[in-house]
Amino acid sequence: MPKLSQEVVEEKKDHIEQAAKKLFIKHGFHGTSIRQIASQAGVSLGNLYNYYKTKEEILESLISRYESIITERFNDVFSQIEEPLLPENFVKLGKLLQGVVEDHSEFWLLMYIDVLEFDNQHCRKFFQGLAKKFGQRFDKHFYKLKKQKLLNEEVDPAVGFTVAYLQFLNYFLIEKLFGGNHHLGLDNDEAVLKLTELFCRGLLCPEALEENLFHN
Amino acid sequence: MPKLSQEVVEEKKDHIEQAAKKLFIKHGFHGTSIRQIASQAGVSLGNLYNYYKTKEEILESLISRYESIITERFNDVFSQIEEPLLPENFVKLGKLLQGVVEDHSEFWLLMYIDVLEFDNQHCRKFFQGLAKKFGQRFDKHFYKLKKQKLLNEEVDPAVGFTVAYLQFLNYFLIEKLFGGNHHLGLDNDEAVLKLTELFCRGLLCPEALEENLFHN
DNA sequence: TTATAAAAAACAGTCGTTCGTTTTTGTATG
DNA sequence: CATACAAAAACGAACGACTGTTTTTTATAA
Repeated sequence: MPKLSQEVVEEKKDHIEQAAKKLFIKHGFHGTSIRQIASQAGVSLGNLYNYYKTKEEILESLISRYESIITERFNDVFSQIEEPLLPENFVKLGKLLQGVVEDHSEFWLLMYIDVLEFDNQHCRKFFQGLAKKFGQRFDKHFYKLKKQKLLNEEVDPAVGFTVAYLQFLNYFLIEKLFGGNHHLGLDNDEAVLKLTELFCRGLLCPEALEENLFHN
Repeated sequence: MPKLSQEVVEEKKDHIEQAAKKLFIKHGFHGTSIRQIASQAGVSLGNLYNYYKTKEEILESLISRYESIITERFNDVFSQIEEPLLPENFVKLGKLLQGVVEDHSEFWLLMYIDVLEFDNQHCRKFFQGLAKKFGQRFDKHFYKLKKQKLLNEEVDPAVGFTVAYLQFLNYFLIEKLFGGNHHLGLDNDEAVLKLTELFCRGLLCPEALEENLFHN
C-alpha cells in the first residue's frame, strides 16, 4: 500500500479527532478511553497508533486544530467590525460572539480540560497579550477617536474593548455551559444592549462622579 | 468499638476530601483513583467505603462542603461593601475578589470538573438569578441612588453590579488559571482601577454619544 | 463480649500501549 | 494485460498494570 498523501492523512486525523472531541467534552480526557475513540471513529484500536503516538497526542492535535478554527472565526468576527467603539458595533460584537459561543462551546470545554489536566499549556496563548493585540488591530480607529477626544481619557480603548470582548464571551459561556439561566435577569438580546450601554456610558451619571455628591 | 460521633465523622470526611481535592484539581475526576485518595489521606482503601458509597459521592461531598466555604467568603466580602456603586467600593470589591480567587482558585477548578463531567449539576446554583440576588441584597442602596438620580437610567444597578462582580472574578481567574499573564497589559492593581473607571464612567465621552458626532 | 472502625484481600473489568499478523494497493516486471 | 512484489495501513489479540467496588479479616474500645 502506498503512502497516504498528507491531505488524506489530515482528513483521517480530523475524522478521528471529531470522534475524540465528542467523547472528551462529555467524559473528560481520562474519562475517555482509546477504545471508545476508535469505536466512535470506526477505526481499529491498533490503527490509532499509526496516527498518534499517545492518547495525549490526540488531545493536543485536536486542540491545535480547533484553535485554528476558532482563531479564524474570531478573525472573521473582528473583520466585520471596523469601528469597535461605536455603540451599535458593541451590540454587533455581542451578537457575533454569542454565535461563536453557540457554535463552538466545545472549544471552551476543551480549554477547561487543558486547564485542569495540563495547566492550560495548549490554550494559554488565547489570553496572552490580549489587550495589546486588540490595540494593534484597531490601531487607527482608536487613535482617531483619541484625537477627536471622544474617549474617556482614563481608560485605554484597547483595554476597554478587551474587557467588553471578555464580558460578552463570559456572559454567553455562563449561559451555555454553567447553567446561568438568564443570570442577569435579562434575555440575551437585552443583555447585549445593557452591556453595551454599560461599556459606553458607565453606571453612574456624570454628576454622581463628583465625589462630594456621593457622600451625603 | 463504639460508633463515631457525627462531628468526628465530619472531621474525617473533611480530611479525606482535602486529599481528594488536591488530586482532583490536579488530575481531574477520572484521572484520580480511589487508591490515590486513600493513600494521600493516609486511610485504607476499604475504609473509604465506610464513609462514601461511591467515588462520585466523594466529589459531591467535597463540592458541597467547598460551596459553603465559598458562600461564606462571598458573604464576608459583600458585608464589607455597603454602598457597592461608589467608585472606591468598586476598587475595594475588586481587591477582595482578587483575594477570593487567590485563596480558592481550586473551587473554580472543581466547577470546571463539574461542568465537564456532570453538566455543572452541583455548581449551577452559583449563577442562577445572580443579578436578582444582588438586587435584593443592595436593595436600599440602589433605591437611594436611583431616587437621587445619580445612576444611568438605562442600566439596572443590580445588573451593573453583577457585571462588575463577574468581570473582576473573570479577570483574576484568567490570570490565575488560564495563564493570562497580565492579559490587559496592566498589573493587577491598575486593572482594578481601570475596570472601576470603566464601570463607573464608561468608555466614551458624553459628547461622543450624540450619534452624529460619531459619524463624521 | 460485642458492635464498630479499619485494613487487607479478592473480584471482575478496563486501561493505554505493544506487537505480530492480515489486508490493501500502487508500481514494476514479464 | 496479468502477475508478483513490497510498503503501508488496518486490525485485534495480548500484556501488565490499574480501576471501582465488594467481601473478608483484623484491630479497637466501651
